[in-house]
Amino acid sequence: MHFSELIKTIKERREALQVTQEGLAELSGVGLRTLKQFESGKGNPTLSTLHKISDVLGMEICLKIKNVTHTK
Amino acid sequence: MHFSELIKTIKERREALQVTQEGLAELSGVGLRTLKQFESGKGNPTLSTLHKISDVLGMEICLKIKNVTHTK
DNA sequence: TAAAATAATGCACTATAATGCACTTTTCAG
DNA sequence: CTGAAAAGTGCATTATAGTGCATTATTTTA
Repeated sequence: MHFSELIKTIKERREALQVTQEGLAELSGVGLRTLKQFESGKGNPTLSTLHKISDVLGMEICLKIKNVTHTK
Repeated sequence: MHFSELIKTIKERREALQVTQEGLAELSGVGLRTLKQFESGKGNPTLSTLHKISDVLGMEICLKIKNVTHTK
């Protein structure tokens, strides 16, 4: 999952849950500025920050083996 | 996936591939000190750092919706 | 389309991740 | 055991993430 996809996923999930950036910031304990930077594609969040955000959105970070075969 | 699980996954994958921390550090472009800190459970890596590491190990970071039901 | 709500951005400061180096500890083959 | 390789840690420095505040731009809605 590319960085931009991660962002997109988070953003879409937030919107699907009808939460504003401000709301998510408060719920997750992440600074609003930080969240904005993240969602606007700037910045390079720490795992902790990403975790706080995903957590509130009911999501979790995982690692999976990349699919090397061209099964598309 | 908890933080410790992420670490465990990375570490096991690295060992499965028979790469040393030093080797992985070089291949990924992440400082050895950083990698050591990460694997020893200290530190809070940036997404960029985690990405570089997972990438070399043939893994990718992803976000998935948490399973809320108690299906254990 | 004006007002209100939401999102983006510049500035400045603090906290901490990333890093190298030297040294200690642990692991493991012989 | 013993020595060498691999892993972990303390210290110091640099780079940058996290943050708040004020301001501007966008989007939404009445």
